[in-house]
Amino acid sequence: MTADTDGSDDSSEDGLAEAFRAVTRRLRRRTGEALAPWDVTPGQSRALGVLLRHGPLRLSALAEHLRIAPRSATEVVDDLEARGLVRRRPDPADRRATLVAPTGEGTRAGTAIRAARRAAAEELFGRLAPADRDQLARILRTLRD
Amino acid sequence: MTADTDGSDDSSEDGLAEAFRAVTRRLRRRTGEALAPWDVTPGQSRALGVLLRHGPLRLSALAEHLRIAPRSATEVVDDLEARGLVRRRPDPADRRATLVAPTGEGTRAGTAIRAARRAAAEELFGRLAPADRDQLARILRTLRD
DNA sequence: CGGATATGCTGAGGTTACCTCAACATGAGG
DNA sequence: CCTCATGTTGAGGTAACCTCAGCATATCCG
Repeated sequence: MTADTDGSDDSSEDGLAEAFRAVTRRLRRRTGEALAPWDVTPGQSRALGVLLRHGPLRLSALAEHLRIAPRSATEVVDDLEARGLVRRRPDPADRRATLVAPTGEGTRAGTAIRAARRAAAEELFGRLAPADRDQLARILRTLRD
Repeated sequence: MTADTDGSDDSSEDGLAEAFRAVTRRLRRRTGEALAPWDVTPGQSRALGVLLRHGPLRLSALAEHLRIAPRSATEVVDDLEARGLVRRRPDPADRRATLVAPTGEGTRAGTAIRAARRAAAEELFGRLAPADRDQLARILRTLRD
């Protein structure tokens, strides 16, 4: 369970970058809490998200989306499969390959997780005036290129 | 060395939160590159930063600032000491305790790292119009509370 | 004063989320 | 068919954390 001791805070002097990091931390924390009920690691939820978006994928393709090594995707999928959230099946088009697809429960969980994540974000960004939200969105777009 | 294969990108649909994460990723990447010449891990550079700001600290105090377990601070300090960037000395006020202080080279490295970090941030945020920088700073302050 | 209890550091060993490398099965081209 | 490329996984490694126990020292209190 959450083992945060809520200690003293540091930094807070540099300006934009630090403020940025601080808000990110806050966002991650809220998101983590929101995800807690499903007891999936961030990595697992990312994988599930990719699968929901793209449908069945080969392990290697999934790895590429997640930007991790294929070998590591094997592990993530092992875990998800153990939790009954995805299923492996042979790729009919290539007998070396394995397709990974969310199960019914996986789809349900993934959708719920997406909603929770969205709600967490909303909880944070909701405190902004609409005009500020627009400003922020525009500025972030610029920074992202 | 950096083993980034620069693959395909995902997400990019949710809005503020995703944009935020994307920019954070960019910032972290740039910062990482900027720190590369010193070959210190992010954790080490954070520790060094704390020590520069606060002067000599007990291991436990350092751990608290870094929000890690005291035992883990021992390791970070071990590494920094091996690199000659900090030195341990007994705390005259309490013979159980150890004070950790940056060496001359540690101070030099820490300062340079801080500058590099700042430059990396500047490189990213510099593309914003001054007015937008102000807006962003204000909005981030709101979000951070 | 002297024993009980608290505090500061670290050795030993565990966990998580990654990694590489090599093995094995299958696919594809000359 | 033989060679070479590709997809997955076993074996084993690493980095950055963790907890728990042990030891030295400090502090409290009867």
